[in-house]
Amino acid sequence: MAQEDTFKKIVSHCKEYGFVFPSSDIYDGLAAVYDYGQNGVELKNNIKQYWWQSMVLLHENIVGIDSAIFMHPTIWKASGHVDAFNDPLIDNRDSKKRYRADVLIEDQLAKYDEKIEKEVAKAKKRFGESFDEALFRQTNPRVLEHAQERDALHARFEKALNDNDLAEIKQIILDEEIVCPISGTRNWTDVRQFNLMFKTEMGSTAEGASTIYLRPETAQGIFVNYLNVQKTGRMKVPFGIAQIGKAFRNEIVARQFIFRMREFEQMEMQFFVRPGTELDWFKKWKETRMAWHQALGFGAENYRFHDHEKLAHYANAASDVEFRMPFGFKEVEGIHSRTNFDLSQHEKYSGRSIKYFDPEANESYTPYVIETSIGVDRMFLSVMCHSYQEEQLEGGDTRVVLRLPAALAPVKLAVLPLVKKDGLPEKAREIMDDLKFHFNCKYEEKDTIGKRYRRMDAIGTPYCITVDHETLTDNCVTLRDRDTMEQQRVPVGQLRSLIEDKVSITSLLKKLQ
RNA sequence: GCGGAAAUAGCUCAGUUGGUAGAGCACAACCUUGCCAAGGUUGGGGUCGCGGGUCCGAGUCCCGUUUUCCGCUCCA
Repeated sequence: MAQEDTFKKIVSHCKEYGFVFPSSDIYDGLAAVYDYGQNGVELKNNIKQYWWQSMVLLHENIVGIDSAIFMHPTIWKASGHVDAFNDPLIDNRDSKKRYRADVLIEDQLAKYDEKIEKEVAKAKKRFGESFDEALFRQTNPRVLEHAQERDALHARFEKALNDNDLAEIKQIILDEEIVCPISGTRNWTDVRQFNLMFKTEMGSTAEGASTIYLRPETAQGIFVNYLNVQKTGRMKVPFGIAQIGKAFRNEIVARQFIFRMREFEQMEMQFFVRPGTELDWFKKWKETRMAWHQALGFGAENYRFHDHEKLAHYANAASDVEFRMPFGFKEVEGIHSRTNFDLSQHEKYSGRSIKYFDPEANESYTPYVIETSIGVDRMFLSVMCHSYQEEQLEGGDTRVVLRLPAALAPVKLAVLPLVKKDGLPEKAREIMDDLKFHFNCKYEEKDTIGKRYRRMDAIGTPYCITVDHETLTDNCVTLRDRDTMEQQRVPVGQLRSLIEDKVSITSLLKKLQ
């Protein structure tokens, strides 16, 4: 596929031009871990800055925190991660498909219910209007038999789950004669458990050490600090807490370059609202977040919402912002209405009251939470995918150009002496020494001017200035635009104001107003 | 994790039935040119992913392993 080829090219471009390297490259790499290179780190920092400023600078009622990666282990019991991230998995040897063993059994339970409904429907059809459905359900022998089978299975299943008895779960699957929907066979492997949270030990001696987890999401760091921030910042509901940080998931399969990594970075904002108002805020945040994405100018047609039908246990509404990647529309950000699940869980497990007294409503409550959670690395990937372009030029030439939004570009301006003699390098250095305080500049004197332009195109540098012999007398330089390749003559003194406007994060933020 | 494919210089690749490692681009230095990638000269760089085996001899054949890509699964 042409699009897969494009994706491969983007991946090699990322490596070749210092954006993303495989981790531990000289040791053959480490699966699904990547490092950001000299240009990647700049782009990534700019993305984070754009997000942070859009949250914290533009909203008076949103503040930031930076919580530790290590947290009290009970937090992950309260959040549900200890349970939910321990999926029992089973493979069918014939179809080579993997299933969640608990889901297979739940489907089997549903089949008993289907059988009952079938009996009811049949009876309804036969007896017509005089049919007493409730009575039928309570007395019909076939219905009762199915119900009994279902309840017995349910009880056995619950017990196996509680005992964490993987052999018993497999035995249930065998006893129930559950077949693989693909192969239709019962050739199952053993049930195995995968813990998606990374574990480590805290405490330097083996005896005194306790197991702690590397956080699988940054959100909990916000929830457990909610009261600290609310009190010390004198925050009034509705208010939000933003955080950018690393999270870790021991994914069974992590692939698609930096789209799914075992170590990744999140930008999360938890917005605390009065119960009952959460769905209005959910809607508002969906709009706000979509506007943030679209301000990058990648075209509205490349974004869509994907509203969840199946909701997680903690949510009462959820929607993803999806972006058109070369491998299809993919989730970049999630917006979730998390109810008061997290806060009340922490109330329960910590034994502390974290209720908020609302002076306006004159009542106290556990706030509801709207979460916006965006993967920095996915955002990075979507920016790279959209910006990478191979362009046909007049005369049959092609050029590779990264049309990054100028505010995100790693290097804003290249300062190039036309030749490296006759005092041009010295003049170029002089200009650079002034501008380098205002934005990231790069000085290059090697190779022909055309070649240097192309190198700058490849890393997405929006502007190049060229110092030529005339510069020495008229103090003007050639300013070359990355996208149009057009050049204009500009006095050195005007460079800063001309460029700074276009390359600052502020220029993006202003579009959000 | 399971199945399939692949791994040779920074990149893209060649390397014959097993006989001691090659090209182009890139890189460095110098000369030349001077506003959109291709001039000249010289030079650096590979124990052929890693480990074992067969063989007089392995980049090449066999086994194992690691990593990557493609499916299954999950999610930010």
